[in-house]
Amino acid sequence: MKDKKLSRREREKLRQRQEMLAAALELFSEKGYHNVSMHEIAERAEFAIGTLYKFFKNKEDLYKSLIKEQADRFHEALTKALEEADDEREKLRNYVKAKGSVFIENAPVIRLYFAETRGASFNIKAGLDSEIRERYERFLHTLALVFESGIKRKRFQKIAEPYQLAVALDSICNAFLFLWLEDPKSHPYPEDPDIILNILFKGLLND
Amino acid sequence: MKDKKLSRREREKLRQRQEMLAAALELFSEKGYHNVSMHEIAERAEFAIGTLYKFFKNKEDLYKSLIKEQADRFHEALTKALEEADDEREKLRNYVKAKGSVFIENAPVIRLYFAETRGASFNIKAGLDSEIRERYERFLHTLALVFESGIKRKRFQKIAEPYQLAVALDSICNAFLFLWLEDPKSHPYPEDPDIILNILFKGLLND
Amino acid sequence: MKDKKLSRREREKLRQRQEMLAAALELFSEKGYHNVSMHEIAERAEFAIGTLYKFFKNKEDLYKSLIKEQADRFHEALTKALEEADDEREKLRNYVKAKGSVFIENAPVIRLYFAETRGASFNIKAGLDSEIRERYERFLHTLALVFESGIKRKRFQKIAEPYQLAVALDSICNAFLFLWLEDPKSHPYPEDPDIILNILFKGLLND
Amino acid sequence: MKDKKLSRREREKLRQRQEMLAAALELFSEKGYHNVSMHEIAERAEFAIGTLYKFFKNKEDLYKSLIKEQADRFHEALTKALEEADDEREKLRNYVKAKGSVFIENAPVIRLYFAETRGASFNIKAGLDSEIRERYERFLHTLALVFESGIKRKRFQKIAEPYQLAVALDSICNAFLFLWLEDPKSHPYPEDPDIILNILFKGLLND
DNA sequence: GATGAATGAGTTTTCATTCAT
DNA sequence: GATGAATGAAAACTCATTCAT
Repeated sequence: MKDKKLSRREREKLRQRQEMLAAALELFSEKGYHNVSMHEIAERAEFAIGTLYKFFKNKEDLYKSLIKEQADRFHEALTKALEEADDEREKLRNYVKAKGSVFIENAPVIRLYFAETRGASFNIKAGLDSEIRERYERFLHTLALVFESGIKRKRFQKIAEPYQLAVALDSICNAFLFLWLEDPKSHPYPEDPDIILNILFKGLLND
Repeated sequence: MKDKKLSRREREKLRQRQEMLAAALELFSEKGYHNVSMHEIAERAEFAIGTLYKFFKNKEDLYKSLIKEQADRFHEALTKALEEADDEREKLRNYVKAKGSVFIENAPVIRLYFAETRGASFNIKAGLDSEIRERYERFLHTLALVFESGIKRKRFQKIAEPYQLAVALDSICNAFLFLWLEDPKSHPYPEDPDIILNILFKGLLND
Repeated sequence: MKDKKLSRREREKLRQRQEMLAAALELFSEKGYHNVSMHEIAERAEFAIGTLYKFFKNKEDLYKSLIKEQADRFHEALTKALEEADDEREKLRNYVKAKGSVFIENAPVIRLYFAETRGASFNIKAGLDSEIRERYERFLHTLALVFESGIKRKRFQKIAEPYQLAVALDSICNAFLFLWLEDPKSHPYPEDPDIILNILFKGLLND
Repeated sequence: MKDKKLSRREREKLRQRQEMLAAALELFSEKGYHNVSMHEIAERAEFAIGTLYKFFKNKEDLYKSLIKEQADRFHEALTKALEEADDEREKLRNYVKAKGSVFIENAPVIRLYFAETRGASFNIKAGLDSEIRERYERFLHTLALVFESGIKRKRFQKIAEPYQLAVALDSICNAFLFLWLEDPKSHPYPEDPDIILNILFKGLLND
């Protein structure tokens, strides 16, 4: 509702901000935080350097804003995926599919995102990540609730703690996405979510 | 064999090199590649800056050497773990245990290692990682062979491609190690490797 | 006369100008020329930056106008003090009193004023001060005339050239004002002008 | 003694430092702190900018060192002048002469020095001056002791507090030096110190 | 006429790397 | 062979000024 009430001026500002963030995203994913200069970002975005500093108080602020915005979008999409089914198994299927499509659509950000959630955020002094990490943590707990509910309702066996299962599933998805990222042709992200889920669902052991 | 033939001079050189790498490792893990200067490394290692450049042609070379050396140690230990049993399940147990102990003993490097294998190596221009990645890839194939053999020998069900299973197992271990890294107390890495392996071994589904 | 003929428009303009100068004065005395930005001045004066530039063609012009205006007020008050008595000694008493009260009432400007008349006007490129200095020089000559007249009328001994005496008296007043500026409590500016004048009037030597 | 024990390396360093300070002094006195860039100083001193930063941790540090060094030299010379006579009047004569010669020999610094002791040190954030001011204050007290002793020994009349007399004498000297600074030809600093001292010594009044 | 968004030259500072001693 | 002083390119950031609305 209120989003519509933006004045032309405000809409213009928002558009500029998006252009700056887009340019920064491109450059950061290409070269990494420390190998991109503010001048480069300004140039790519086709703004003067001073204008960049009108929108973001410094380089770190720009980076933070970028990461936070993307993380928000991802978590929103994934959380929504978990809500769009009643059946726990279906929720997980939705999640695996959503994770794939969201990430594949946003390939350039993935590396940045991983650098901040898991992996080493050496890009930036410190403390930046805490907010992102926390958000990620919260999502893992939401995912764990699906496993917990499935176990309570006797649909799943309790082969591990729900949180551990959430971590396991998420990390497997990430791993597949990395394979895809590095070589999309020989390692496509599975269309059928069950290919991933079966790693958890079907026991490996023949007994 | 030939390793033993090092002259005193050569042994001394090697020792110096190790000291430099150790100092660099400490600093890089504390502050990240871009927040560490060559001067700092030289000072911590108690060598002159010029001497550092006698051993490594530039900062990137130093970093690469460091990461490569550590990655070698890790992969050696993990590969050895896979060889120290005949039974496939036992191999995997060894692997999960070895991964845990090696990483936990080398906590400071883990972040750097992850940044380079999985995750985003933005630290360095580009191309650095290719060698490390390749080495990692090779290891995953070795791990995959264990699954393949287990499947061929009908000990494991083929719930996914062996390579995918390798990726899945490794990523779950990584995920558990991250949890431990962030909060060792509430997320200890399981003593019993079956806790991790069961996620693959026991199917989740009740049917 | 012609001052009264200002149209409402003109009076309004003058008021705005005064507000801008007042804001600038506050900021310059607080932080010094180079540590104050035009934006800051505009903000404090509650005008848009563009409006500021309608009134003053650049930062230096604003500063010059400010200093000139204040210097005018000071010199006017001091010149008037010299005129308000017939007796030379009384003139000097008036001057010492006026200098004290004018400066103390305008404490914030004093430092700026000193920086420009005596002391180092490093604030601004160069040449700014010439006008101010000249005005100050003119005043010193006016003050020297009082000494000259006193000497001619045999009221004063000619212990030095009139101009030198003027310089001496003025510098002693300044010195006392500095003492007061730095620590008003332990160094009050003397109520009784003779305390300062006696330094010239009574010879120090016992003979 | 120990000054002689400087190694060639140390002497070389000291010489470089002096060259840098000399270049900085020239530029600061020509254009003022804020109108001089570190690049300019480096260029004038014929060093690379990085070398400048090896000697001074930042621009402010360079400025402080410069001012402090000069202030030290001045105060040393003036204090020594006060010690080189037993008779109070002779001490003051020495002081007036020393002040003249020291300042005239160091004309370029005078403005900077005044800016920091009396006058408006807006050049630098804050706190810089406190040290210089304190040193100046100490000197004034030393000068006041001469007046005090002269008064106690009945050589001087107590026409004002000793500290006030010190302030007065110093400010008169400063004023004469300013006249000289602005126009050396028409306002030479008096060869004969009594010309200045008589302003205090001989009473102005004919009675 | 007033506004304030946009500009970009210019500033301080860091640090990888070289090379004379 | 080791040293560390010297280098200078390049980075982040500021702010006086302009000009389209």
